[in-house]
Amino acid sequence: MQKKEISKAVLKRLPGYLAYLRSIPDGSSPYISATALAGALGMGEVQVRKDLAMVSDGGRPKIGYLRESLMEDISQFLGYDNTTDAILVGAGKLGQALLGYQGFDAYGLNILAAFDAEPVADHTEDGKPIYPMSQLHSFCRANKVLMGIITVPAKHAQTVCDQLIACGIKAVWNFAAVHLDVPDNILVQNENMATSLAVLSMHLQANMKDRK
Amino acid sequence: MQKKEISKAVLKRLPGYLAYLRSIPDGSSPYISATALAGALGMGEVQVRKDLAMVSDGGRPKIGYLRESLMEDISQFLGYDNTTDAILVGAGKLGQALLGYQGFDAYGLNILAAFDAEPVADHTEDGKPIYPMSQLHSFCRANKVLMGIITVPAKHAQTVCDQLIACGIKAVWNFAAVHLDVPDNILVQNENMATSLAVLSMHLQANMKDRK
DNA sequence: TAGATTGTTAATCGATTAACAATC
DNA sequence: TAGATTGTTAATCGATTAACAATC
Repeated sequence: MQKKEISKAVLKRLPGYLAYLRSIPDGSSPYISATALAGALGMGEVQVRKDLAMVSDGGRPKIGYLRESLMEDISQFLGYDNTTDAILVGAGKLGQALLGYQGFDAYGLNILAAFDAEPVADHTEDGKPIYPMSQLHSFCRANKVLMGIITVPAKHAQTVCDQLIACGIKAVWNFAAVHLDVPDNILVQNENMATSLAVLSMHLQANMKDRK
Repeated sequence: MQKKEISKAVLKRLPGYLAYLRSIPDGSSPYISATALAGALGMGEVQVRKDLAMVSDGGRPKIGYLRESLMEDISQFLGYDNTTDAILVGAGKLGQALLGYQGFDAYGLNILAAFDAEPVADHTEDGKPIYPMSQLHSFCRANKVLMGIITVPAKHAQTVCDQLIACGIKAVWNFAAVHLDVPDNILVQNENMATSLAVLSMHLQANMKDRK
């Protein structure tokens, strides 16, 4: 396994491979080829092979990769093995949906608690605690939280982001549709619905035109 | 305005410009320069200028672009002006959160109704109807729905997707973490949380290493 | 052995950035 | 006029794809 610099493009494809590998039934062959993977995911096989070369220590010609170890390699590479603790700010609808989503376990993400300017309850129906903002700092420090999830309205996002950074957070998952200004060492990952919608509606527009 | 082929890369940046332009208070100057936009969004100014050239019919040297018409150009280009009707399948937590999200109006998206294999209620708290799957086909046909949003568990996503296509849907917004197989003329846009998480946890891992 | 598959090296493609001329 | 800004043309960069040698 070459621990080269990995490009973001590759990084973003890795979860897809892992999800597919995980979905293969237990009884199947313990090996899988890049060809098969590429076919299943509608990708080029050379690309798959190159991507896998970044994280795995190689497949065997004519046979392929050992599925088990490939899954292990990818999930280790992505850091899914050691869970990351996160907190979420903004316990509105979207926030609650994320809090209640069980699937994050599989990605090594553990949302410890939510914070809200005006908590309507002291915990979600799933039993996750909801604290007032005043407790944000002490909680993050006490639990050494490094990731923050922002699900507040756009106009409060920057303020919340600044607070998170002041609490020692290094990575921000931003669901608000605004650009966040942060220092260099902090990563903001935007989950931008508007971006997806743009791609979708462009496709529909083109589609309509074809049929006119 | 050059109606050239627009690349996906550009397309994905346009909503960001629009959101920022919309956030500028009414009292401000009616003009904005690419330089200012780039500064606010932390981007290169040449890139911004090139992107804007794709949708706008030009700014004026020394002055910049007329804010109003720039916003109009972008939103028209993205098809935000004529609203798109969509339906959503899977009225679980995430589905309900999307159903209740008011902000889609600003992007020209109108979710008409939700469908679920086992509806727990006949409408959401916001008053959007929830129908059983049996009514999917007639509803989509009757309302000429072209976009479908999938928020069902991964293992049912492909089946649902096939059903949507059979109902005449041309664009699928997929929140399930699986690859969907579709014919060529159908667009699938994956809203992939796993992808974002990969980028985030990679950053944290690198961060931890630096401090060890 | 023959053929499927891997991994690497080179070629292509596309997108970003730099340089510069044009304009108000 | 001088300078800020636009828009375009050329150069660079990075990622994808193609070609091919290596391997079991």
